Amino acid sequence: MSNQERSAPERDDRTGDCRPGLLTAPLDEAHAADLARTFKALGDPVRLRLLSLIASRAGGEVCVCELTPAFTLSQPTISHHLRLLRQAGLIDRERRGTWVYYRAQPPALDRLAAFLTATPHPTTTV
Amino acid sequence: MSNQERSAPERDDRTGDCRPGLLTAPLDEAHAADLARTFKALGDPVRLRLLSLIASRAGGEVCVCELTPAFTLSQPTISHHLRLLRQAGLIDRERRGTWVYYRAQPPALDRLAAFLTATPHPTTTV
DNA sequence: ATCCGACATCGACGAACGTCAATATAGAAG
DNA sequence: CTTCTATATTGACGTTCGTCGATGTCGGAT
Repeated sequence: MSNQERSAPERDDRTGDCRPGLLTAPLDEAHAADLARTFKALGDPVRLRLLSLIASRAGGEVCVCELTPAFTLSQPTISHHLRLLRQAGLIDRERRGTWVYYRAQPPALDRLAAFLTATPHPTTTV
Repeated sequence: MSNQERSAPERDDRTGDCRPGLLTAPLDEAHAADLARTFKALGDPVRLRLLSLIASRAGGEVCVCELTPAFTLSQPTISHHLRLLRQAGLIDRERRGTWVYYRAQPPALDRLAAFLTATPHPTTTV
């Protein structure tokens, strides 16, 4: 006795596979794991504030010596969060003398935004 | 013991506060906490696949009875992930008879995409 | 009424996470 | 060389997360 005797709802579709869509196609496991790693990096208020501090900077780069005192957290903790953001490809760093400067990585942000950008079929069932 | 004797780098800016920008302004603690909760909901491969399965559906809604068998996870686990997505405001549900249908919440996705959309100052320092 | 199936909630467990103090590394200055 | 400062790494701790099996709830059918 198949457990779907009550006429389960329909099933169809399987749209193209052109990459960016959250709403374009069902998203296979590999891409899901990759994207999840990036979104997880954004899933912490401290990292979001760090990223916004860096990305909103007109000059494009911010010294760690400016980021650390902006929080009530310890210096190793800030360093840890910066590493996670960097491993997610969201920021990049450059050492200059004694100081280290972080800068945002716009392509990565754009990729995420494009992935979330919605409604390829605004024709809501018509 | 002023720990900045070596003439630390400059500091300026403090752009407007018009809401959406990751790159517009530094993002205060309250908004950071709120956004972090949403991004955390996206920071899991299972939830990303669930969301894409729901959002990419032409009809707009998907029955749980279709989502659960798409994974090797137990039914309670899928239910748990759906709840987190719903609490993040990313999806909504509707009961119809014995079955429950989930549907994407495009405004929430658009808000996130707008937040990430980059480069208000594409003048990359040359 | 009773029974069955779809979905949600509960409790428990190991794994991953955020945080810290302590320590290490790298570069500048004396 | 040594010393000092800026940043990173390590190791440990409590908390949160993802998962499961067991159980609860709701609705339809009999």
